[in-house]
Amino acid sequence: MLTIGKLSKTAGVKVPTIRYYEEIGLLPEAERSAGNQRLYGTATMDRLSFIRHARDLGFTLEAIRDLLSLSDTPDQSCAAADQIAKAQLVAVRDRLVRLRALEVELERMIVQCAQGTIADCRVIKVLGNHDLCSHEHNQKDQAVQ
Amino acid sequence: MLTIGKLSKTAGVKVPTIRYYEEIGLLPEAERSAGNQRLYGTATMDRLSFIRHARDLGFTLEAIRDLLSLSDTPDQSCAAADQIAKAQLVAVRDRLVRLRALEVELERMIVQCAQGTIADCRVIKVLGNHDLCSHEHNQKDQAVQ
DNA sequence: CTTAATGTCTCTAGCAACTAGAGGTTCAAG
DNA sequence: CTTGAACCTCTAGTTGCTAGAGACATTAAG
Repeated sequence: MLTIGKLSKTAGVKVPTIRYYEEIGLLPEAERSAGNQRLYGTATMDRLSFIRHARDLGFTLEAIRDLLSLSDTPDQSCAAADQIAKAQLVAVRDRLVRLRALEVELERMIVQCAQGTIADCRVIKVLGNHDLCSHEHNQKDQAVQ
Repeated sequence: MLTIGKLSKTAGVKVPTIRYYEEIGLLPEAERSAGNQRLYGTATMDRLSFIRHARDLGFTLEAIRDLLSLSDTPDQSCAAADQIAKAQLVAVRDRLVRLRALEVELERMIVQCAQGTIADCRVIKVLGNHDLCSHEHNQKDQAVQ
């Protein structure tokens, strides 16, 4: 049986985050020692690794909750899991497109900065005037995280 | 003079967001009409467009606050603005690298999904077992937004 | 001139996904 | 037996907004 600290180290998830996952029901309530400390077995370890890995891949906790409930009922078709992963891929590609556009524009801003005073600083100018930025990032777009 | 609604439409920033920016001091306190409604001139319009554009480029509100205070004192060197933009570029590139890795892994997961049952679903398996994922996304990495 | 619809006001609370801190208890090593 | 690390619960804070309640302002139509 692992204490929360050991589990934290092994899974690469911080201690308060583990407690948080328990609180929101992503992890089951842990067994407790005589002194009320949480104890974990390999099942929770696996579940936590799953969560960790999915978080690395950018899945939201909600999506992870769905994936976990799917994996708890292994007899059904995996179409739903596939669907979640595909939606995630679409989101990732969308962010990629936008980030590449940002990269290009930031490069342009920086390269053209003449190292003069703020008064003719390209960075400030481009931010202040959308027309100066040759790139097509729609003003209606949301910021890319 | 524009009402907050017109400003919102023109700048592409939602009404509550404008009030929020005022609250946190990114925008100055607005003039008021006889009936206590906010009124804006072109100066605030420009400032809001600046903020909007910088948010599009992924700058945090803190970075934007710095950029704005720089642009308020146009006589100094633009090195600081350049610095902020460069840091932003580094962050963007970092996110790009991680997102590309995620894209590759998600593609692999999905392609290999045999449309069978959950029991042999590639998506679930890869998430549950880090060794199955041929890609090098360090378990210590943070999730990419 | 009145009425209705829309716009605006303030205020509080909520979202994701944690993180930080206070103040107290338990455990393992020496 | 003591010390110090690890653990407990609880509350509050983070970022960048968004949603809703209940009240007042403004505008367009009849």
